[in-house]
Amino acid sequence: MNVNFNNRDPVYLQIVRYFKEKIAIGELEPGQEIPSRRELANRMKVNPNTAQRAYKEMEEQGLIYTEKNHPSKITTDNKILGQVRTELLVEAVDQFVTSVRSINVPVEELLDLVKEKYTENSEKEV
Amino acid sequence: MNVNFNNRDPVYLQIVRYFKEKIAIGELEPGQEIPSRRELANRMKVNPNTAQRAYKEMEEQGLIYTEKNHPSKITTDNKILGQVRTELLVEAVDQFVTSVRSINVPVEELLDLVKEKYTENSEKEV
DNA sequence: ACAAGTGTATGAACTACTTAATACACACAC
DNA sequence: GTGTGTGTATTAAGTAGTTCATACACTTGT
Repeated sequence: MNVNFNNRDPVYLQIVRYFKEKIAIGELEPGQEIPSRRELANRMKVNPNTAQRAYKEMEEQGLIYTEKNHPSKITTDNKILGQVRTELLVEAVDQFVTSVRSINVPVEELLDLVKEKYTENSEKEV
Repeated sequence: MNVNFNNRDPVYLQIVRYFKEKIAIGELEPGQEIPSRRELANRMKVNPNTAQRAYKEMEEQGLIYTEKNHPSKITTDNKILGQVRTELLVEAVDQFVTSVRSINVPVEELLDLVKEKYTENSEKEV
């Protein structure tokens, strides 16, 4: 439950993102129970309302569901779950391409940069 | 002088970015005069103080210089100018790679996505 | 009954950023 | 000199979004 919050983006969105990543890589499975609002807040050292806000956001996106007086659980809707990875990917690529389009970079140079940066240090982290 | 401001980032930073892009692609040349604070504010429909803030930021970064009572000009320091493109590129790549690392994407899939998105519609825009 | 743990709701407080109103010093054109 | 256009500085107010404090309702275990 380690999250490195940056200062620019709202914390509750960073929490949402954290869960989406876990879902995308299969670390969170359909129907799996996630920490209660208060427990998450404790673990992540954020205000309980911030945790609530994050969960509310996830609920609205259909990522989790909540039964009365029980901690929320990851949705069992495989369609939604499958879309998470794609969504994160497409989002990142779109933003990257958009921000880089205006600089007129040859595509080969771009791909080389990405490849180098992406594979760099990949041994250490395994 | 068309800038599409987004709501998330401060306007003055988006203005700085706009100029950096123009510098990066060589559309703004060393020593070239840029609009006065008030004129820029008019054109971009922002408050003069916001324009001032952007120019101040650029001045601190050494991108522009200002002689008494004259509109600012692009720096003639080729070292700085050359770094702008690299800076924008590295920044974009870093952010992209960081945001995508957590999803465990095979490098080939990633490069394909970027390539496809980047070259898509490239005919229409020429 | 009671305590502890759920989710939920409401309104206030805080923060960063933007906008705004003015003011000042200077230079140049007329 | 007067007017206009530069850059610059100061201070206040407004705004949107986030975070926080607090309270409430419900369930379960004891």
